[in-house]
Amino acid sequence: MRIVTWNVNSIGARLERVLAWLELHQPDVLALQELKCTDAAFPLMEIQALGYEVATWGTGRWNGVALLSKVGLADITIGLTDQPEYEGALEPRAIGATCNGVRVWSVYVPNGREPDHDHYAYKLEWFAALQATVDAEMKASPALPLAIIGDFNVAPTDEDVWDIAKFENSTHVTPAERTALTNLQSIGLVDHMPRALKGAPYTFWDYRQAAFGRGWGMRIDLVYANAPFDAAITDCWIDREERKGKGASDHAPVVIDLTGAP
DNA sequence: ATGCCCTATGATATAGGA
Repeated sequence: MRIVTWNVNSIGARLERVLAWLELHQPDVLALQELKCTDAAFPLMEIQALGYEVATWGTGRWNGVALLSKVGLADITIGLTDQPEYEGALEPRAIGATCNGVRVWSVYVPNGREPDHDHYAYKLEWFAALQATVDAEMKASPALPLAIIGDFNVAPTDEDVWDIAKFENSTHVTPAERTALTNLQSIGLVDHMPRALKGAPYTFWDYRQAAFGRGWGMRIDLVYANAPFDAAITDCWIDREERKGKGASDHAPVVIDLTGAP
């Protein structure tokens, strides 16, 4: 079974690329982030035509997450338990579902903006809610393969950014953000390192300053897998080819192949 | 070398991204 996570930076702007990518790589499950559209505006017909069931949570201009599956889409959960709000709004940043006996969470963790910004505190609170939600699920179903996949907006180590010196006083690399990741590890999730097809294992390159061509990337799209999920992984890789050319998302898909049917 | 930003919106600037 092939499961993929991809921050598409607008499903509307990316639709032709997403459809072509689905046809080429045939994932069974695709977790999307940054839809930037409402549920009503999601291109349902085009995706369903390729054989996918779809669950979305999008409210418009920003954020938005979805799960696409060819192998069943059961027990859909919209949002986290006690998910914190930002400026009075419950943002569409997490959606979970069970696909062919595998529990998948598609997450778009808040950016944080600046370490002294309210959004940064919100980011840490959001991580705590994510952990509590998934911890409860894993305790209820310890044998069920489960993974949180998506845009975590944290680079786990200094090796996961092109130049740590450029990140002084920046989010994504602070001790508190990295502690949020190690806290997830403490409840039994493994940061599964993908295989880089070329160069460093980055998943994001900024649009600005020709960052992709210069290799100025970050690994922030992550696979946090419980033991049953991690044991089933046969391959995991970053499709940096998809970052090339005009009309690419600033994030590359991360592909996870698992043993077992289908 | 896949290259000097991209996206959506009560738009003709602005907010957000990371």
